[in-house]
Amino acid sequence: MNAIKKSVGEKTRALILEKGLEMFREAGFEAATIRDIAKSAKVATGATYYYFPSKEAIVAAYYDHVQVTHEAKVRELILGETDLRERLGIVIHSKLDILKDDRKFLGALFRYTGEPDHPLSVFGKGTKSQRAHSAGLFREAIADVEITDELRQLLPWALWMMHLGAILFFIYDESAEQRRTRALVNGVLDLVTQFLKLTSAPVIRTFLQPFQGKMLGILKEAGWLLES
Amino acid sequence: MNAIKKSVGEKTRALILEKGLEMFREAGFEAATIRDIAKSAKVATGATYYYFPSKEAIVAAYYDHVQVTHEAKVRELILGETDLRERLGIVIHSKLDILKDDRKFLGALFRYTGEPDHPLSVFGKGTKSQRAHSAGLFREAIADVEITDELRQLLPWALWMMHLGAILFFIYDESAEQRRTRALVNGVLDLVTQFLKLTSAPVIRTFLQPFQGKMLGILKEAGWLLES
DNA sequence: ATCCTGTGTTGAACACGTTCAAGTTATGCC
DNA sequence: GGCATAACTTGAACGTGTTCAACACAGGAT
Repeated sequence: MNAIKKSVGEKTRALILEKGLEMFREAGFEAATIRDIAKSAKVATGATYYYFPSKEAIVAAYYDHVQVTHEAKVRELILGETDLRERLGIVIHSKLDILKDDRKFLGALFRYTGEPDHPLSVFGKGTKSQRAHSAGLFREAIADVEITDELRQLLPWALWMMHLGAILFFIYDESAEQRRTRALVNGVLDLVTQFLKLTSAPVIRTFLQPFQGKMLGILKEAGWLLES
Repeated sequence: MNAIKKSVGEKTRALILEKGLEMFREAGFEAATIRDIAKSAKVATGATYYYFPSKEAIVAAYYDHVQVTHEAKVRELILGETDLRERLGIVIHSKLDILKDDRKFLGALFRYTGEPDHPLSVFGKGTKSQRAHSAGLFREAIADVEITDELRQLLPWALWMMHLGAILFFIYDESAEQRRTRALVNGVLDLVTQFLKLTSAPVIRTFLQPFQGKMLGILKEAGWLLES
């Protein structure tokens, strides 16, 4: 058998990641210290920095894993589902399902939102490929729907933004099981799909034309829409 | 003359604020240390914490001042302007005018976006009154336009969100004089005002009705729309 | 067997934001 | 003026994330 052998380093990394998340879940991101995590993983304090460039990077690594899990889940659930509204619901709700027990430390991902040059900035260059990847799921979800070229370029980005907003709202949501977030998502998705149906009407299309063009131009200029 | 006398403390506070911003502007938020700022203001290191609960709070105090300035500017410019598109443009662009030289440290305001309980969280309870105040400017800007009650409640919040997005985009915008942000804002405002004109048509109104109601319900539940 | 190189690992040291007990100064009251 | 209290100021100390020179060790080349 071709069993995959983890190198020593990979095992240590995985251990630090695991123990780190464990402590973040228990105590929250701030309260769990690097020293605690290292101790819990039975390595020296500095070892963490051989594998992760910062404390937040541990959460980022977690989120990378979330993305992989999410993609697999979406591919599984979306198979054979042809209704647009359902497909979009699957993408967003399955993401929230994955994140649901980790709202406590998820906020750390937003820490560098306002710092364009930080490697972990949500909108920065360092996370561009992950954004593209995530938007790709939405691109696939709308693949079969008939819309203008402009919308086909804009929508994945817009939906990704919405999904980001949903995650934020999710973090703040104190309602039981975060039902409010689910309802909000459903409401917005209803609107979006109904709106998309309307765009088949020429009146609406000409109404939106100049706006779409302008938005596309600006976002492309700004390097937002070059996703593969 | 009834000259306003600043107490000793108020002068120190003002000095720390002034020197702090000076250093943030020069070096950026991270690079400027509390020790540097204190030294520059000729006080002890700890003095800062008598006036500001944290380093970020200095930026927050700056932003409070920005809000005051902004409100004054808007009241001045909006007088006699009856066109909705123009009024909205005034509100957002004058804000960007005020912020334009401070993009370097403005990002600090977004540091706690993902932490609901932090006093400086953008969406948290600690900043609720400021959100309400800021949204109030938009409420006034749309005061004379004829729209449904639901829209009148939703719009100030939606516009405030847009304006927040504009500030974020502004921070990331590397184009000369941040022209991209200005163009984006103009494009979105064009769309919004044209859309609002459309809502006078009954077709559109019935289309949006259920969505508006749902949104209002969720946002009110979540404590977002209780603004004075 | 010995050396060499790359991969891991260590823990002390650093700089930073923040706290706080101890002081000092201003202010209102008699 | 003298006193009491509140307002303000100090700087050492704490805990934190992070860095780094030094060390350990595997395993391939000679």
